[in-house]
Amino acid sequence: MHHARATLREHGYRLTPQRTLIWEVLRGAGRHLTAEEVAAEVQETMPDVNVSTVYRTLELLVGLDLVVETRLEGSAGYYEVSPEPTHHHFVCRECGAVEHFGDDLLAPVRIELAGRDCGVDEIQVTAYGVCAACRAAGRRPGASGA
Amino acid sequence: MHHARATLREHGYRLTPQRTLIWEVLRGAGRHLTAEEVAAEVQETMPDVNVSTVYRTLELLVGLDLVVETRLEGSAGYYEVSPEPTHHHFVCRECGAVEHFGDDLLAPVRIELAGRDCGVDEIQVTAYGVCAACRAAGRRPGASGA
DNA sequence: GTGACTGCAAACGCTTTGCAATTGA
DNA sequence: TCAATTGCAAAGCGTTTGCAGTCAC
Repeated sequence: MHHARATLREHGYRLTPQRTLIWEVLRGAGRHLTAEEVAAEVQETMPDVNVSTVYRTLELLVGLDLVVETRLEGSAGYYEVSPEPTHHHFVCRECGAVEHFGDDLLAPVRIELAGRDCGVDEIQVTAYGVCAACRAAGRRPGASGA
Repeated sequence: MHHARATLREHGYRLTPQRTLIWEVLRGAGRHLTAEEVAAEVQETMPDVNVSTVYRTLELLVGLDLVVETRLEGSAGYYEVSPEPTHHHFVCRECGAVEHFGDDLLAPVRIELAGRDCGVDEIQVTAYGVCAACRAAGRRPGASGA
């Protein structure tokens, strides 16, 4: 639900049950999912939904800025409902948790590149390390510094 | 040449012509290459070198910290000789040119995450846009701002 | 000589595509 | 109605793997 239905209609796209379900899975997840994870969850409700439909729908939603795609470490792409402000990810190497941090922290990078006459239109950032919880649990004793 | 030969020997790996050539291609490139690009260039000298050998060698060199692997936008991995200081990439969407910028620009990100007790050990950053040359050439007239 | 290494070919995981059947508007 | 959308199956890309032959040591 939310603005997805409206946005799809506005752009003349059809509101199919598959698209609705895919969108709801993404909304409900509250975290980013791979296309295959989305497919698996969708198939719990509609077993016949094909992965290709999932990929096509994700591509569509990304194009409409309803969903953002991120390529983390491995080769698989991750998808999540577009958060209002642009943000980036911190991924815990221990538990896989993902945190967000603001795009404003990249101001120095933008300034530097602007100074070189580079027209930046996107900056992808992913930080890796051990999250506070895992550090507290002593899952990586020595990892304090950068 | 450089320290690659020495490092390989130190670790008990054999010095094969394929490995030497792959290393030299990477050194000579002066920029990052995909595995397939490395293979193509290697094959100009040794036509029978297989991609799998290239992949295995790159993996080996990465493990020895002689080469760094970066995953940019698409799904393909990029490889380059380990540069001394940590740096990040700006990729031109028009001509594909890649520029580097310093890790020090990410200080605010590190400070923010440190404040959250996240033990960051790596930050991957890639900026996309149109480089100065392409902008000067008018290859993207309207693209001035972010 | 011998095990590390190679080339080959086949398989892999993730993603995209062509096409006929279906279905929302 | 009828084009947009789907499911299916097959191909695509980048990458990895098993294996038998080879080559650096």
